[in-house]
This record gives sequence, structure tokens and C-alpha cells, in this order.
Amino acid sequence: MQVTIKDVAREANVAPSTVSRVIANSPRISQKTKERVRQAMEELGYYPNVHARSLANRTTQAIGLVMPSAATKTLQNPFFSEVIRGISTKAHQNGYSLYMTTGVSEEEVYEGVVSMVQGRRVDGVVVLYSRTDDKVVQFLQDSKFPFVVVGKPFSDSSHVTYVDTDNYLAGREVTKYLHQLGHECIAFVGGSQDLAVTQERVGGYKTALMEEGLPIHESYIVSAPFMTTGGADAVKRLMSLEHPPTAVVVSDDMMALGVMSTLNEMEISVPDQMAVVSFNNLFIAEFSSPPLTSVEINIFGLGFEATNCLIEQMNEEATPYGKRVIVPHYLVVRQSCGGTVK
Amino acid sequence: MQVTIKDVAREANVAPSTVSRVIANSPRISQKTKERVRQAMEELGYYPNVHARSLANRTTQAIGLVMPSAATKTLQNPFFSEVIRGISTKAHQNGYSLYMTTGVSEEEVYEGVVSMVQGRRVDGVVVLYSRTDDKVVQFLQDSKFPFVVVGKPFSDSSHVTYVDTDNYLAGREVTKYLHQLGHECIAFVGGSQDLAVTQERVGGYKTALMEEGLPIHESYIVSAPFMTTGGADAVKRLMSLEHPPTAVVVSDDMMALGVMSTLNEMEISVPDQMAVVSFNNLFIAEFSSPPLTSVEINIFGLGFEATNCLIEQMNEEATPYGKRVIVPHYLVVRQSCGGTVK
DNA sequence: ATCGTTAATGCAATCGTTTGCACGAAAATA
DNA sequence: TATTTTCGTGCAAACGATTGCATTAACGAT
Repeated sequence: MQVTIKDVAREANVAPSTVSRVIANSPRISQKTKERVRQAMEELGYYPNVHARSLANRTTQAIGLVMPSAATKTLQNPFFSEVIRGISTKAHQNGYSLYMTTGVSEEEVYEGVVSMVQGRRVDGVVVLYSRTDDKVVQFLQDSKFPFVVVGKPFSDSSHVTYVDTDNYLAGREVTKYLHQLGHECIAFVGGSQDLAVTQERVGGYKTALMEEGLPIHESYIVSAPFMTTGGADAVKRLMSLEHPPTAVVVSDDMMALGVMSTLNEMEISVPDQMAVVSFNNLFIAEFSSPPLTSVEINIFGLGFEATNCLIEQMNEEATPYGKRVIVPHYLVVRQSCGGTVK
Repeated sequence: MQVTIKDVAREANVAPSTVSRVIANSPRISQKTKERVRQAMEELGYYPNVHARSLANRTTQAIGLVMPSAATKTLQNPFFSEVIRGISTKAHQNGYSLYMTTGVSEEEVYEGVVSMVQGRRVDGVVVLYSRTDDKVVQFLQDSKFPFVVVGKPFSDSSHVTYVDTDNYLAGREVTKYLHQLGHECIAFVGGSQDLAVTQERVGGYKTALMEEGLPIHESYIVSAPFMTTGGADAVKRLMSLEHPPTAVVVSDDMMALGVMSTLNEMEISVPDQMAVVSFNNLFIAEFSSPPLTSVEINIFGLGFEATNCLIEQMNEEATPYGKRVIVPHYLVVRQSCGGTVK
């Protein structure tokens, strides 16, 4: 049988309410009593029942995590481990624990979120993706439930708190970097087009081309549905063009691996015949061959900051709506872009 | 204000208990009433409060996840994403959700587990590592709480349910494989020595050497504390030996990446001058260069099976103690071992 | 000695469910 | 028709905490 607050009360010769106040460390209880009660708790090995507590004070000390529905595929990307690590670090520091629901379909994820929120299982939610027309964000917004998005939300982004990299800027920077190295024919390989990241990064890429006075060829922009495997088709398509590119901006390290592997098969050497630059700077970037030049976006920090904002919001310390935090990024130069071209 | 069971009851003109029974789909309620109640729930947008429910029926429909304390380092290994994916898939299928606590130190993790268990926050626990002398496992065992370990527990493993790869066998197999390719000088690079995996794999390695009539040199066995970075030292030590090995068994793909990267720096070519074989067959194994020959251990399956066992145990369908499930593995041959030597 | 203050604790209602038991009506049996 | 079953539903007591309000004792101040 579980040790309850009543047992402790009896042991310490006080009322349950007193024990409760000792737990909350209320100043209204005398030092002597506190010690006696604490001793009793210790002796009996008392741990408060979280559900009773949540029920009574309408708070859960838990944060919900919403993963993309294709979790089956996406969760493999170390990006997620890393954000979660950031989230869980901050959460733990503030005494929150984490709750995950998953679902195979988008609908299942949505249902999971709804019952998590309506069932009062969590005090706030971190959404780990952002997609066009997302029901989840819409729902959270409508129900005025504390939440923050990692990545830039589409709908009504001015009213939503989110934490993100300046992907537009990053896309622009890497493209300019390639141009500085002497490349004129620069392609872009991205993931799913309805993800905010892809759109932003490709946007920055285009802007850079314009600013540098380079033409924008739509045929230079390809998007592959998934990570590594997708790379193959994309690369083949690019290389079969009349004027194949000499450099490519890839929207993700995982995908870059796939791209490089395909290039390798096709006996196109990186960086000599093709420069590759990508984003996220996952640890594998360092150990691929050649090691990847990649944009460090501080994934851990994204998670950490997001949780920070969420906690502020839950404590109502935050501005009612729409805080945005941009986590800085920087380019880590390794070998995949080589030196200057010619 | 939250919509409660009473609101639904009022709306449907029944007692709260009836609503409760409708939720549980009790056969004692007439079809007509059920429909009326369901309609009312729908209309009001009713979702049961999980805490009230948990409190009343002493069940949580949640599974706790225990990660290694060095989560800071280890969580980066895609192994974890993948087990969790397996766990969450099975969990979701059976209507369980996942709960994570984390801690920086071993002590913090332990405290997290205790309060998760004693606070009745979860119905069962999956432990995602196994180490010598682990307080967590000991505690779970003592409190007779349902749990399962992914990996082989040390203490009293006969009484603990666990799901694992036959790492001993796998270690033996890959070593023999290298010998078959003609290698006589085979080294072993492993992770932390107090992890069960390392011990098992190195055990298999030694056995294979013996069985094949090869000498066991302790200097051929090096262990590096962490993943990729650790690889460097280990490799340098090996290569500075009088008779450097021509092949190496690495206990993990991540580490293998580090090893290969160091070999690359030292201008030792893989597989020509050094064969590398490793374990886990993470997706990066396919895209490294050269692509890694690695043992596929079905990480997803480990998580899935573990959860399966846990659910059986929670439903008391399981044998009281000590079920063990071995998930099969197989070698995936790629290019890191090359062809036959000489 | 009386009264008002203050400090420390206890009482009891409440949070939103579940569930054993009681109850009345309808159906089945005698 | 009287009596027993069966069926469908409601009552009320848990579950284990929190918290507003009441209570009591102690202590100065008058």
C-alpha cells in the first residue's frame, strides 16, 4: 500500500494539511513542526502522489512534446535527440518532466495533443516542427494554451511564440560563401517543401543569388522528400542538366550525407568537382568524408530556449503573445567546399 | 473552465457514474443511453481529466523511460532515438504514453525514477542501459515494480526481464568474419568498460580468437570513454604498437566513424590497410566512406519488444520474473572490410 | 482580569473520476 | 397473479492531495 499524507500526519502527530504545508514549505508552520514532519516523511518513505496533487492544485509540472507525425522517419534525425536534450535540460532545471505522445498519422498526433491538453496532462506544450496549415498549432492557439514552436510557424506567426534559427539569413550566407569561393552555378537541395525550414533556406539562397547578380534557375532547385535516401534522385537530376552545378547547398546534414554518397558513386569528387555546404552541423558532419562544411545552429539551444519561453509563459511572466527568439548560427568550415575555385 | 463528467451527465440526463461507464464501454449500459451520452460528450467537447482518472483507478496509462545519466553525451547517439521510436510505437498501439525524466548525475536520475515510481506517475518503466551496480535496477526490483531493461542487466539477471541482442555471439561472429577474410591481427575498440554491451562484445571477440587459435593480446583491446571523439586516442595507441593490427572490431558505429576519421588523418586507408567492422548499423553506416560493414541489431525491435514485455508484465500476464528476449542480428557487409586479405 | 493580536495548526470542502452496492422497473418464471 | 431474475441506472464513498476559513493558545497591552 502506498504511504499517504495521512500516514505521515499520524506519524508526526499533526493534521494532513500541516504536512501539505510542510511540503510546500509554508512559512506558517513552525520550524519545530517542520522538522518533525520531515522526519516522519523520511521514516515512512513518503512520496506525494502526483495525480492527487495535480488534481487538487490544477497543475502538472509536466511539459508536452509534439513530434512530427512522420515520426517514423523523422525521429531518426539526430536533430530531435538534440532538441529534446535541450528541452529536457531546461525542464529538469525547473522541476518539470516531459511527456511525449506519438502518432503515426497527422490525425493521430492531433488527437494526442488534444487529449493531452484537454485532459490536463501537461501545463504547456513544445511543438517540434512547423508546417503550413497545421491543425495542432491552430488548436493550441484557439484554446489559449501555453505553447511554443521550435521553428517558424506559418499561420499568424506574429501571435505565436517561437524559437528559431534565422534560416533565411543562413541560406543567404552560405550561398554567398560559395560564390566567394568562385562558384557561379550553385544548386539547392532541400527537404519537404511544406516545411518552414526548407522555404526559408531556399528563400535566402535565392536572395543571395539575386544580390550577387547570379541567375536563378528553377531547375537548380530540387527537393527530395526524405533525408539521406532522397539525396540520390536529386543529385542525379542535377547532374544530368545541360550545365550541372559546381556547388550545392543542402538543407540538412543528413541529406548532405546522402548527396555526397551519391556523388561518390557517380565518381564526382567532393570538393574538387562539387562543393557541398549544409546546415545543422550534426556531429556526423565532422566525421564524414570529406568532413562537411555546415552551419552550426545550436540545436540544443533551440530546445533550451524554447522551454525557457514556455516556462515564462506558463508562469504568466511573459508578454501575452508572440515573443520570438532567434538563436544565432555560424558557419563551420571543413573540407567539403575545398578552397577557392580556380 | 473545464468540462467535467458532471456537465456531460447533466446534458445527457444521467448520473455521472453512467457517463463513466459509457467511457469504459461497460456492457451494463443500454445502447440508447450510450448514444445519448456520447452525443453529449461530443457536443460539450468533453475530455476526461487524466489525473482524476488515475487517482480513482490507480493506473496511469503511462510508461516511464530511464535514460543513462550521462544523457548529455549519450543521448546524441541515434541508438536512443531509435529505441524510443520502437518503444513509442508499441506504447501508442496499446494506449500508453511516455514519460521521461532526466538527470545530469547518476543520483539525479535515481531520484527521478524513485519519485516517478513512488509518486505513481507511471505504471511501468523501461530502463535504457545496463551498468554494473546500478541503483535504479536494484530499486525497481526491490519495490516489485514492473520494469524491463534494454540490454543485459548484471545483478541477478535471472530475475529481471530484459530484451537484448546476443552481443557475445555477435562479437564472436564478426571476429571470425575478419579472420575468414585473412586477418590475424585483430584489435578491439570499445566504449566504457562498465557497460554490459562492451563486456559482452569483447567477450565474444576473445572467444573467437581462442577458437580460431589466435593469440589474445591485451594491448589489442582498448576502450575509449566516449563515442566518436574517443576513437582518436584509441587508434593512435593501436597504431604505435610494435605489430599494429590489420583489422579492428569497433563496438559501435559512432565510434567507428571516429576511428575511421582518425585513420584517415593518419593516411591509413580503409579497407586496404585496415579493416573495420562495427555494430548497430545506424543509418550513417550506409553513408560513411567507405560504407561500414556493421551488425544490424534491430534497435527499433529492441524497444518494441521491451515495451511488449513490459505491457505483459503490467497486465500480470507475464511469468512473475525473468523473461529474456533475444532479438536476432545479422551482419551487413559493405566496404569497410574490403575483400579477402592477400 | 480582559481584550485584541498574532502565530500555529486543524477542519472540511474540493479537485474529477471510478466502482461497489442499492434500487426500481421490466421481464421471466412459477 | 405473485415471485424471482435480470437489466439499467443512481448514490455515495473512495482515490490522495490542497487550501480557505475557523480555532486555539500564547502574549502584550490596557
